[in-house]
Amino acid sequence: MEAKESSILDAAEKIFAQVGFDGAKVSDIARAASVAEGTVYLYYKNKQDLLAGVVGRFWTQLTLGAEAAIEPDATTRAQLEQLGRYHLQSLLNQFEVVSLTYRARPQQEQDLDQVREYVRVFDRIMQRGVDRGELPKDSPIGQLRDVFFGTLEFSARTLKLRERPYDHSVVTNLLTIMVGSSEAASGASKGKEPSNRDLMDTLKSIQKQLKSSGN
Amino acid sequence: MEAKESSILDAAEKIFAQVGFDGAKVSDIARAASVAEGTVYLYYKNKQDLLAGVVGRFWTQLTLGAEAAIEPDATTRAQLEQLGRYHLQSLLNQFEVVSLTYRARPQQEQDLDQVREYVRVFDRIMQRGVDRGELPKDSPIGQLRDVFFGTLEFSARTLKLRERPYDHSVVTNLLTIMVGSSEAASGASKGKEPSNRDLMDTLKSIQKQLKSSGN
DNA sequence: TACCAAAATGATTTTAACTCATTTAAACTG
DNA sequence: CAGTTTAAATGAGTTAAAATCATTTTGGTA
Repeated sequence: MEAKESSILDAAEKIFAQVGFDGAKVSDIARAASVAEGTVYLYYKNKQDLLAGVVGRFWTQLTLGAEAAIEPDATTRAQLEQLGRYHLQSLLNQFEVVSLTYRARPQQEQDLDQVREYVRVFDRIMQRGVDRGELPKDSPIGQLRDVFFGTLEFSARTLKLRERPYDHSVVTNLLTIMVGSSEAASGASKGKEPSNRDLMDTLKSIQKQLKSSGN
Repeated sequence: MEAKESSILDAAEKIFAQVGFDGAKVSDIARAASVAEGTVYLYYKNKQDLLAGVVGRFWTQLTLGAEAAIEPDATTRAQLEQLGRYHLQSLLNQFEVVSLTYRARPQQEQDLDQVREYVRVFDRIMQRGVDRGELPKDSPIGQLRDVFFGTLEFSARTLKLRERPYDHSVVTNLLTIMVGSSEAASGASKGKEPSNRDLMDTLKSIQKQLKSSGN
């Protein structure tokens, strides 16, 4: 990508984030990018396409960040926690850009592909979990994906609305109901002697896996 | 509400659903409502406000429908299933209008209140569940609300994208992880501390399962 | 230096939201 | 019911911003 093109993208992202898509004038974006208005249209066929560029870059970077945030050798549960934490934090930190994604036409070739690639990070974690026996063999990955991303997106909106900062309990509670675990419910995980309840939860989790994969 | 006003709303909803908010011309909406263009601006101060009117009516009707869909004497679990089913079906049946809701400025006085009222239907069901002892006393209702609506919204999008019809398993799976069917992970963590005898019983059961599956 | 092609420019065109002077309808009054 | 007043409706005209495109500038090549 040419320097001028990414300078236009930078300016567009900044202005869109400041005043929203409708409030942004292409002439302002051009000025912020130190470029004539017509030049914007050499790189993006219209304002909507410019938005698609901003949003596309967001998804690409999100995917890269997610892959970096996940330890390859961690357990499935830990990886999901890493992804969940990263995802929620990204939604909160870049809330204005995230809001723009709603405006970029979905069911578009380019944009949809980039979302799919991001979502594949989740799918890979889950598939590995199933292959390793850490998750039931019949786990409905597609549906759990909607639970995962749907919950985190709504939680982010709720936190923003209430002007609350990142809250890790959102992620741990989500994982508790998704894959089940005692650790989140009891709060602390490191150092403390596990209770019988912790033991029982782990046993039941093992039992559940056996039921679904062993028969 | 005057007849003319709701005729304008009807026309706006129809045109917005057909060609989207940006694609819709106020002149077309006026024509569809058999009214002069200026008349639209007597009832709605601008195009955005007209959208807010359409979206506001959607939420109001959704709330009414939800309240009608829930049997007052059913169990918490059954009520959640009724609401979930109704919600998912509504999202799918009125997908174009739902898409418009993303465009109506959130953090707006009127619109946000109507969403809150809808969401209260869920909260009432949950609170009653807690009061009756059908749900743990410390249930994080606020977070579960995000799980519920977030998951259903993403599931609806996924179904639309894949051109699949309403699928009840989405709702039942969601409820299984949210409130547990019988002894799902979240359910196991509640109640009193298990004894060593409970642990031993579970271990023996697992041992038996292992033997029978020949691992 | 002269030439050419690609890149960039910004004045001009186009489009659609929004306004407002005028017209039409409704309500009231004696 | 004619006359008067007030409210509702109209649509031609105004305005603002997206998009275009004839012209200019830039950068590379011989």
